[in-house]
Amino acid sequence: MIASLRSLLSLQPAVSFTAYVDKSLSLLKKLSTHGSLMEGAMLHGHLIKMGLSSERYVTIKLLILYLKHRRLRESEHIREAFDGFDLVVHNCFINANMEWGNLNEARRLFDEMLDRNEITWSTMISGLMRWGKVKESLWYFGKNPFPSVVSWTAGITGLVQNGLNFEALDLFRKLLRSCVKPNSMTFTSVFKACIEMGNFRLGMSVSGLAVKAGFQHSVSISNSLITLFLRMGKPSLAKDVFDRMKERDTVTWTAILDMYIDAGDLVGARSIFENMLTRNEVSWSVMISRYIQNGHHEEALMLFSRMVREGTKPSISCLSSVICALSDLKALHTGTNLHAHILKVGMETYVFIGSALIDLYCKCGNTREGQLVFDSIPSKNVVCWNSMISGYSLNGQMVEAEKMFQNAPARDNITWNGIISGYVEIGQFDEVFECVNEMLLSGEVLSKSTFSSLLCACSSTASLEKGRNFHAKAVKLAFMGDVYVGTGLTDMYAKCGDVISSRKVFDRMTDQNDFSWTVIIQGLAENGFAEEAIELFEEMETTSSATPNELMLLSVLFACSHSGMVDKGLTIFYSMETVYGIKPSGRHCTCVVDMLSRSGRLSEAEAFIDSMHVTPESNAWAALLSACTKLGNEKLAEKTAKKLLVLTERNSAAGHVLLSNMYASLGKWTEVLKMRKVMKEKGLKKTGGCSWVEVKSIVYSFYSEDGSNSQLPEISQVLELLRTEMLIVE
DNA sequence: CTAGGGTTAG
Repeated sequence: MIASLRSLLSLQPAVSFTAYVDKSLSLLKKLSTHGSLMEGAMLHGHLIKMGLSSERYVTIKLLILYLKHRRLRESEHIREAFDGFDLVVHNCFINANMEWGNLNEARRLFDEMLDRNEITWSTMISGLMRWGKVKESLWYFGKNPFPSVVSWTAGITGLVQNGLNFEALDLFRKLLRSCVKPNSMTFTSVFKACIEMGNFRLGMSVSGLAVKAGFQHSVSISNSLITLFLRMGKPSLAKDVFDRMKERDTVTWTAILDMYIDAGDLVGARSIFENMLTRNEVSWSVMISRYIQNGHHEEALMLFSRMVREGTKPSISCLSSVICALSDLKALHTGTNLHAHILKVGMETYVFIGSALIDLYCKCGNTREGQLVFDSIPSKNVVCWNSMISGYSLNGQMVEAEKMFQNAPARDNITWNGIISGYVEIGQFDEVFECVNEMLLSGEVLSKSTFSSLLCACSSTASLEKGRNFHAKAVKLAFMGDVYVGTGLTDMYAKCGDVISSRKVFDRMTDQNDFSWTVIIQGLAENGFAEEAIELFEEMETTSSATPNELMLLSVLFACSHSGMVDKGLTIFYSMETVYGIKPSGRHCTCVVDMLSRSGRLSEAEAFIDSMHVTPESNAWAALLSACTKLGNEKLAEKTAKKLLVLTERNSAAGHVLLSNMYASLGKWTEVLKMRKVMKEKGLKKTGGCSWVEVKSIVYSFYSEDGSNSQLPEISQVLELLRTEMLIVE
């Protein structure tokens, strides 16, 4: 842009006046859509010097330029230069006010006009549509004394923009019956309506009309057709259209680029991208965002910095996906840098960017900064509110989240899910069910994401009955093809102890991901089906592309430990880092200690603890101690007990209890008393065993120390009866 | 060579 400005400034107007004017005009037009204000102002200054600034068409282009950059002072200045009412200038001001959302000002300008033309009317129609005032816009549409293709197209496009695709098609039918001929722009909007409705056949008949109207070689129509075929999942037809095109533009290539990515061919897409003659911000943005969606965050960031270096201004969507990548990477530092840059170019007020920034800060645990971003967005939409609510929920700040939820001007499914997932996060599961009920009462429907939260709440409270109900609901809502719902159900059944159902759901899933495998292996292992867990793990390795993660390996080790497959467990443990690339954590090591201890290989267990790279958990010592006690290895027990005592000094009651039990089994009663005294002094209390039953959706819980149950007298009576029976048997 | 309508992504 700067280069063409320079070449213009060097032109001698005296030599070729017409060429000069032509060039300034086209440059001014470019500057009002893409260029910076500074470049425009430079050109303005130059035009004044050349004595051209009073030319009517130059002045109007300048006015548009200033209006696009919201320079009110300069715009007013130009308006004043016109003597009295000017239709064109007035139209420009209506359009600008529409763009800024000053609907009242636009209406006022419209009303005070002495004379209106078709452009005045179409500006009102499209402007009102842009701000969702469909009814009002259609009123202007009906009153318009100069219906033209532009106003018809504005109406159709506006309806499509507002999601009223059926109404848009109806308007298109009316257009066909009128004497106005649709043009390629009209057709592209109609195609969009067909695409959004998912109506493939209608799209095909519209394409027939477009061909009849003589648009078969129109680039934009071909582009629309490519999109239509891609959305309908027919890439080969899209390819046919592409091959037949005589002329292709950046949009065409970008659509084809996206086709390659959809087919999973990132490399092919990249090569198209590199060979494109021109790339616009959308082409960059597609490439970058798709890298991010496929998990190649670093590559995306490299491409982003290249884009900035090559002078393409990142679009709002591009910036928001880059921020999204940074929040995934939890790259707070880089994110803050980018935020500073965004502030500098004044883009922080856009809702897409603002919401992404809120998300970034909240995902990095900084809800305070997130709130500051939220407060700085002048016109917040439901997404901004949702980001903030989910941000607080994510960090367990439910008081703040609830407050925001109450104050939210609008709520959608995501708002509710934000709050619900927060209650899952902090473990208030009864709130989860209550909140979902409220949500359903408010007329919102269950979504897949609600299901994740619900199933998680069922798993955590072992509410099998509720879980089964939700399973039925998921079937009814046709959610069973979803991996997350399937995985949630598998986990729910496993956590509720119904391993058979868990396995059934898992087996019926069409595509299991890493999480699904983790959940089923963990479920089998923890419910005592150790052999099956290991079998399934081996099946996964041979038949699936899923890769083991920390938790899955922990479950496999756990299964090995509980089924006595010590050597297999050890092999897996030692291959963790080399084969799976996962560093063993303290919990993995504890599993190995437990495995060795259980099988009586006490000295090996001791040696293993000594050789560990991470600090042993107190549970590792406890496992060894427990085995020593059982096998009567008093010497090692004493040694282990001392280590455990050091660790439990500031730790939980479990270690103390274990020690006290060991002393008891050795008959050292004074030591036992000492331990109990220590525990009492420190206020340590063993977390009691807890059990519960669910009667008519109400959970009644019992604690091992809680002899009398006040919640339900019948239960206490039954318990008393059982105790008596046990005494008789004894 | 005065102003207004659209396509690809998010």
